[in-house]
Amino acid sequence: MPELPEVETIVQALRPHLEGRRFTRYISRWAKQAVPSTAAVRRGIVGRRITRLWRRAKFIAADLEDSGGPGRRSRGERAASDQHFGGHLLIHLRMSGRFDWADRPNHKRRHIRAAFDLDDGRRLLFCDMRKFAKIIYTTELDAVTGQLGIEPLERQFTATALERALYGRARQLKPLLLDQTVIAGLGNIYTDEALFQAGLHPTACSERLSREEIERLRTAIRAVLRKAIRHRGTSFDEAYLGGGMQKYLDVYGRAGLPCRRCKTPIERLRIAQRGTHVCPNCQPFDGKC
DNA sequence: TGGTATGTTCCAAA
DNA sequence: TTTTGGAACATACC
Repeated sequence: MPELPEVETIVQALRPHLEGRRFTRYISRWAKQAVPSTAAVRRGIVGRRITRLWRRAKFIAADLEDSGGPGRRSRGERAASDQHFGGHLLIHLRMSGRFDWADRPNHKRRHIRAAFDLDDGRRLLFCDMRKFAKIIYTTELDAVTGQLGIEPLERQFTATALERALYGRARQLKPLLLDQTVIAGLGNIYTDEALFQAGLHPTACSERLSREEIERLRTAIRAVLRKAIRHRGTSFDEAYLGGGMQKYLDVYGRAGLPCRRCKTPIERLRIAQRGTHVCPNCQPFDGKC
């Protein structure tokens, strides 16, 4: 389901309810989602206070305070470590992970895979129809997020940074943009949207872009993500609701419909095993790798 | 029944 | 070596 804008929206919504709270219980109904194990996640988070809730790529991250809890360390160990010795809870929603409050009336709630109880008496449910999501506890943040590429909304994402990502390798644009070790947070929808807005074909070769095309692509990526966040993401089925960006998508899900810019019917292709949407007129195909 | 789905990973093939 | 294709993970819907 969720790409960067949806994850950002979820983090913003959860933050006021989670920061400062302490986990009092962790219940798991699906063992394989926990990394490295259900017991390790429970040991890592129960009794610990959340000091910060944030996002890295498509991960929801909770920094945990080093105090109380069964995993308490000695002063010497603490001094030798980073400032988050309480570790980090990282959640990746993959295709269908989502959160729901247990006290929110919803009689059709299904696919509950875990529950997080908090010290204010509330229970945060984690639902995941397809069981692809991951709930990770780690004291080494870098072991999980270290391979991720640049955050496209951060300052460092300059035209020069994008040029470095595109050059020196001959890859099709779409698979390259989906590669989380290059740019972190783009998924299938916003990659298609950004390529349309930049007027670039998804199979265009990365190292053959001009500086002007790179600048256009960078601008398009940022504009698409910012607009999606402004609209609280794209709503689909029950996997993610509450956003309004679906009304503003130019190509994704619009196969056969007229391009909003030139009226040419939008085409649906298969690229890197992903449904891919293009306007054949606005995104001319000009040579592959 | 078969095809499809907002994601990631692993392996084989090119 | 690098890049791409296919399958796998698991479930629901059309």
